[in-house]
Amino acid sequence: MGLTRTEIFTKEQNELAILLKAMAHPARVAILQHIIASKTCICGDLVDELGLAQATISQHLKELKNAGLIQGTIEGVSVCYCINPENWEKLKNQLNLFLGGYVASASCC
Amino acid sequence: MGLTRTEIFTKEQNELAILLKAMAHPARVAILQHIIASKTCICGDLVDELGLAQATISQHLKELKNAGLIQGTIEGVSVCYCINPENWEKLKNQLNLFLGGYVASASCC
DNA sequence: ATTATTTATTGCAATATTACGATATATTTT
DNA sequence: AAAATATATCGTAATATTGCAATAAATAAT
Repeated sequence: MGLTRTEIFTKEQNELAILLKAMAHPARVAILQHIIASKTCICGDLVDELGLAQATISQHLKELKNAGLIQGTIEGVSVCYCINPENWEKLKNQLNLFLGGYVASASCC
Repeated sequence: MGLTRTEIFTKEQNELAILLKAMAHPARVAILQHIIASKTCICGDLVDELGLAQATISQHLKELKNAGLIQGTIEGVSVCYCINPENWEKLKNQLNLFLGGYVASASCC
């Protein structure tokens, strides 16, 4: 086999898994942190910042964009990326619901 | 290549990515939700609940356990799983820091 | 128009993940 | 001790991910 059986899970479970997967790589965590830290669009300083090839970073950016976590606009010869505010908020809410659903009680195991 | 170059990222970035990856599958989201919803240990009703083979579920449980998100104790012939309270708290804090680091401002792109 | 600059895409090799049947292990019941 | 029950592990096939060199595409500067 080798392919996730998405059809047996709920839409919510699949969507959350997709968002988590988009962030589940140290390079993509680093990219997001860099975008957040710079507090504005970043235009092409990622290749110098991280130690990965340009093609690799472009690929990671594409995945983040596909997941809707970031957005980019062409700015002359370069492309500027920033967080997608709506989706970031949605993700925060979904994760808060998911993670906050657990309330530590008397340990059972 | 095909293997993540962890050495070029920080310990924090790698650890967060590992935790996110552990959750980044609909089956594992479903397993965690089921454990949380039942509010106590669950002992082997996952195979009936989800539509996956026993071997597959055992594998997913192992990954969640390796990541430290759940813990299990042998209870007679079956094994009971529950959330690992300390690590769950840690994950919540790390994610809040990460996700909360972004504050929506005047959109730039 | 040519050259430089920046990002995207393609192609490919190495590795990882997903799923499951078969089988092993471990405990309880008979 | 043998059978039943529950979980783990092994082996394997199918698919996905990661990384990069090479190349394409698109705009800016000369």
